[in-house]
Amino acid sequence: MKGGRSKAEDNGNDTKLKSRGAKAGKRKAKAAKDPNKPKRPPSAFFVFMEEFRVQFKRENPDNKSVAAVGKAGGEKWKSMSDAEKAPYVAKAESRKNDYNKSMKAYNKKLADGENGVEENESDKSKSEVNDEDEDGSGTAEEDEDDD
DNA sequence: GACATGATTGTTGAC
DNA sequence: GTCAACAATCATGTC
Repeated sequence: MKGGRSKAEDNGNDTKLKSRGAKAGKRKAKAAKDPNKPKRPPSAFFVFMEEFRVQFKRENPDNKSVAAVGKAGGEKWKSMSDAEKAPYVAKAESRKNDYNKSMKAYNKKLADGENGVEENESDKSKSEVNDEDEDGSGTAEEDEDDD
């Protein structure tokens, strides 16, 4: 469980703050650098958080702090059993498969771009990615399996 | 008006 | 193998 690192750094918030600060700071820079790069897939915890946030908001409509939601979500996540986490893990894996496909298309696009067909392929690749995205939604696993 | 920050865990990518 | 960065969220504060 590498996530424990976060806990270790909980004491040294500096590192985490730096990370987040860097993330926030790089957010734009990085986005400008690789706007087409697929975003990282949510982990099981984040998939869980998507639902937890909604529930948390309903139970705590006055709470406007995302930090509080994160804290509560983290505590609940730790209190959950593997069986309870299972559906979220499954969803996360599904997202991961999709991410892998997107990364393949992204890497391919990069290779094409280096070959000297950046602009043209850029648009084309987009279509490809889109096509894969739409088509791949249902056949993602099959495609992976097929491969 | 636009961007950074606050907390959480997991996963990925890089070294 | 280890560590840093990043993924979502959104009201609020700062510039």
